[in-house]
Amino acid sequence: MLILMRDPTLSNRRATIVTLSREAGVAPSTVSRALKGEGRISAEMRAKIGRLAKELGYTPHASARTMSSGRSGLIGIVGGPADNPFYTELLHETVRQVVDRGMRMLMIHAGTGPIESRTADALLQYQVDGCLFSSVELPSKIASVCAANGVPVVMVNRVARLHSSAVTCDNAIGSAQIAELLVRGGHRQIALVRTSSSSSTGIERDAGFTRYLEQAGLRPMLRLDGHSTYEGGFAAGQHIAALPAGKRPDAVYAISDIMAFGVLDAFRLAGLQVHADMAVAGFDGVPQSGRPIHDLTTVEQPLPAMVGRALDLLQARMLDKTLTDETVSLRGRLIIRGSTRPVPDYMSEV
Amino acid sequence: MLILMRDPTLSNRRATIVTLSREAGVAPSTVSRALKGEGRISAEMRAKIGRLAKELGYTPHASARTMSSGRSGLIGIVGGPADNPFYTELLHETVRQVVDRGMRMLMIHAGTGPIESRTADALLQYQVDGCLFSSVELPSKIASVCAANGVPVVMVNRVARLHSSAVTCDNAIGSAQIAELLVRGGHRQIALVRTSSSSSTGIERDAGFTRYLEQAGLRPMLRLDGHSTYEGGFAAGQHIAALPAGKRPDAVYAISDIMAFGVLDAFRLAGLQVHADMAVAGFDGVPQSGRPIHDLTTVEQPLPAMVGRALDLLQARMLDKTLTDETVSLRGRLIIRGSTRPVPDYMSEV
DNA sequence: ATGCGTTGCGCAAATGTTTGCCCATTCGGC
DNA sequence: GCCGAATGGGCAAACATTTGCGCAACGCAT
Repeated sequence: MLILMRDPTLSNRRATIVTLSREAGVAPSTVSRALKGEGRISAEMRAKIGRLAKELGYTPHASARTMSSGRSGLIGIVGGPADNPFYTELLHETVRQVVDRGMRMLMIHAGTGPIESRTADALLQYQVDGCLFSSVELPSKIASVCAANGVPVVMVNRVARLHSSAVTCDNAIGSAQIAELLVRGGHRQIALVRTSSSSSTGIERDAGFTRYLEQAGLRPMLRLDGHSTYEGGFAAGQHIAALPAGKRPDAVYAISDIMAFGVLDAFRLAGLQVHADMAVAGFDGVPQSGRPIHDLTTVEQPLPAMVGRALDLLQARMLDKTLTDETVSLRGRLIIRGSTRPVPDYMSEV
Repeated sequence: MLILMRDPTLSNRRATIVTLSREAGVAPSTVSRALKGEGRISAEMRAKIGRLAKELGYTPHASARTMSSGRSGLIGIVGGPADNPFYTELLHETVRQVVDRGMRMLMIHAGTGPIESRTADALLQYQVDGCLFSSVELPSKIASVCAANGVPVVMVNRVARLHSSAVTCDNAIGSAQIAELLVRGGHRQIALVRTSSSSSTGIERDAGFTRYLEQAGLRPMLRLDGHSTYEGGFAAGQHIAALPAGKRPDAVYAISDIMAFGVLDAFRLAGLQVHADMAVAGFDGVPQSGRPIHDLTTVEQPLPAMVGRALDLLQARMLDKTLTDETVSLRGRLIIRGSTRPVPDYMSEV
């Protein structure tokens, strides 16, 4: 009777380090060290093992690595609301850079709404090496879980009080630049569309803008809450447009582009000419701000640099858990477009 | 000399199944079976172990589970371009539902651009249980990797030729509904803003629309390529607006909302009144289409249901690898708004 | 020839969970 | 009082990798 047996060397199971070690005639530990380029391995052996790995289509097994090393190569990320293009851009930039650095993203949560505890558990279950938060307030549950397990946390576009580093745009300076632009453009009746949420970003932009105005002997004639949404900005715009011409501002600063879009659209529907009757400025510099229909003056956040620095902070803290929290703020770039009146000569030279 | 020793029962290391087993006086295997609710375990023991797990803050170790069971609880996802809100909505809905089902998302790639092989490796390295693709053409590298390793693949909003199931909206019917609406609205000079990419979605919408027109004895007077982007739609809109009034269409169907927005904005900048001079319709039903500034007639894709069915297909194939590929198409919902002329009475009754 | 440092590699433990198989006890039916 | 089945749980292997330690061999200087 003929018994069919599989040649174990031709097994269709995926190649492991043990497979390679047998094939190369060395110990598994040698293969491990050879593949990761460290340890004292002769050049020939290293080359031989590398060749073998390619031939046999070896792929490291992330879970096994996680088990024995304690590092998963995973970073957890929590993204912002779907309707704000800034967070979409941020997410995409993050995907790119995380992958470029040889890590992977475990998507924990996205959008508004509370992060449930079962979602937070993912951080522990998958041994996430680090965590990137944008937008949401850092929930205390997550913060304590991360702190208790030595998982470094970096926030992007917001600073938190506890257990986390942060990378932001320099919101105060950016907002002051907008204020300067408006004031030098001759505007005196200025409305501010802000947000009442307690986010550091909103507060800084509000304060930076208001402070510049005060130093110029001015103050916002109107402060509206746009709730950080398009709809909020739209409502604010409707409110402003409905004011009698004498009491109407001649410039509006919305502290985020998404609200500025709402303001612009409300003005347009109300028949207000943005170029002529009214200046509008935003903050974030999302790609949509450059569309001809908006042509919005704004401060562009340096997204690639911000994500890069955030990952730098994260990786440094993965290697050295004792590093203290650090906050980095990067200067944004003022982009002057048609939504603010033509720039006086003395400013375009700067 | 006093030697400080840690009480091993008070160890600050995280609780494992072994910790629990010692505490409960049973074998680790019993704990494992008790916690997952299967196996023959007495009710008291199950309760006791459950209580203990809560007390000690036990969290399962995903990597260990992956190692021994071969299942990771991870699904890989590849998202679409950042500038199209449809894909952002899709991503967010997917995050919600995946988490609700007790799984996690490994973000493989997002946006346009090719998926490099090192990115595809994540599928193997992390033992992804299944894969969800949207937008991108399924790269053959990924397809073969998934096929070779028995990783089921489901595409959303696109069907692929090989190795994958799919969930889509019924693009042909939806487009025919748009066509019907336009024709019944009295439009005869109709332009189609389509996309020349070979995506099944684009082809179906194009074909469904054109076929209906043909059956009505009509044909699109103009076919433009909008490249599935806002900018492409905008350019198409400019082109149309620039036509002499006699040769200009009186209705435009853009096969995705993002292009329709471009068309609308181009018209607006050109001074064309959408209500009066021109009807415009889109497809996708992204939230932005309901904004007053656009007020766009469109076909809403049933996103929650689509994601739900996609995950159903995926999970079924995780359990039974022999299931054959399956394509599900769900009916969209026609949303009639102001961008098309007021509906005749006989249609509003339907 | 001795001592010492370095190079190159092997040994084996450890990581936490799952799962097939086995064993003891109990129970019900006859 | 016996048999078969059901119940409750234990044993141990297996999963793939990392890493501290050990050890032999070799080179080089004394």
